Amino acid sequence: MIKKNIQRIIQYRMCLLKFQNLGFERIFSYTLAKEIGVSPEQVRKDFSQFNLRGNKKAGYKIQEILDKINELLHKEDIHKIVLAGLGNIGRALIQYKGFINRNIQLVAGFDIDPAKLKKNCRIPVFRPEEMSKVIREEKVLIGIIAVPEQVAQDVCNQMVEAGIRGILNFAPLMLKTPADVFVQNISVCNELEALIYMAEKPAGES
Amino acid sequence: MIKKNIQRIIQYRMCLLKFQNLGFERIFSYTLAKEIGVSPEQVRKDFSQFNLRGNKKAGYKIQEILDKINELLHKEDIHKIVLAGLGNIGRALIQYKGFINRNIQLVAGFDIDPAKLKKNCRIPVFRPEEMSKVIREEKVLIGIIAVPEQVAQDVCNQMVEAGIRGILNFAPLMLKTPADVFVQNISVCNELEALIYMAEKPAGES
DNA sequence: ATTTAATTGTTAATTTTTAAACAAAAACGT
DNA sequence: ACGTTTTTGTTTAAAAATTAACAATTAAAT
Repeated sequence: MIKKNIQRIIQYRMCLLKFQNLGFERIFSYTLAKEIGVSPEQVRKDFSQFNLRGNKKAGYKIQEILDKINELLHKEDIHKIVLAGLGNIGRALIQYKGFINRNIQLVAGFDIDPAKLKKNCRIPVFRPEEMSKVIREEKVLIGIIAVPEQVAQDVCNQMVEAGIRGILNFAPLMLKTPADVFVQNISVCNELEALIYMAEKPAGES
Repeated sequence: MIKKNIQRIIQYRMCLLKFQNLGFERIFSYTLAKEIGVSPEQVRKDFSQFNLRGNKKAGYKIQEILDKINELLHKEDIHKIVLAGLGNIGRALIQYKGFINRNIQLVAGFDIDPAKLKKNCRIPVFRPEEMSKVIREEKVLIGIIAVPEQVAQDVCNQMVEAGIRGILNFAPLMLKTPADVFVQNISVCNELEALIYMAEKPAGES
């Protein structure tokens, strides 16, 4: 899977922007590596894999690498997403203003509770029955699932049926999808439990 | 790093609970593996590493494995956490009711905006100046950072100084911490961008 | 212009992770 | 009771990911 590398590329992008804002035009693999917490060789390898090239002795031109990363990630396009579930997480996401800077457009939310339908005016919220139609009409490829566990698989099935190809899942279960639909799980509790385990372990233990 | 294995153990735990609720008392590595999306050998290896043992031909006793996992994760204790930042994400977290089922106790939130201080009564919200004191007095080991990027490193430093050993970071930057402080980053945008990349790639491409 | 120093990019080696293989053991049927 | 079958647990092998090494090149210094 190429996913791990792409995730690092996305991180490099973040750091490159940071250094660009600090006034730098060039950067070395070593600098980037230290910032992200990987080895310089890793940076060069990742860059090499995606044909992001620098100059010997002069490092990488930040703007040039950023341009190529943006091209790689199709950042010339707007990428539409939908959101199912307007509970605590869903509301946080629908109010989040950072998507558009990344050319991600949240086109619609869906919730079974009619009270949620009008609450947030910036992004329209529909009833679940409308989901397939909206996904199809807007040609949305990515969906966020922030509904209760009990209905998550149902919602997932509907999304896949309607043409969704990637799902960001906040529900605490493993969704079953066809092999060509990618699922990324986010579980705050799981992450916290793993952190707790690491943090409580005596130092130096493998 | 043992972290990947622990994260899988936490996932196994979720599935074991599911099957227990469905009325099963025993489970095979194959079943668990299919559910999580790994190989049966991976399950057996993970279990073996943490001394989670089954019976030949009869599989694993769900309750027994759950008990041992809970012991491994110190689930007999309540684990205290704090939360810095009550923006969109912070509010979602402070209202989240699922922590306590996992023996995680959010003991306090912190925000610079006085308007946030009274808003949620269930969990007390303090001004940032109080953070070190609360962390020390309550002996909190885990912190969540949900503050704007500009102040995230500051907040992180204060947390580390006060004794925090693990940080769940929602701010879009790489925090700098001592080697014995573990950081787990969650970035919805990054995850979405990676999903978009995967989903838009022509099928079958490596 | 020449040399030196420094950094990339690629190849090779190492480490880590995952999968396969198979012996050992235990439940079940006969 | 005995053999058969099934599943674990461990060992061995394979694959993947990371790190190291080093030649090639280029910017800067002399």
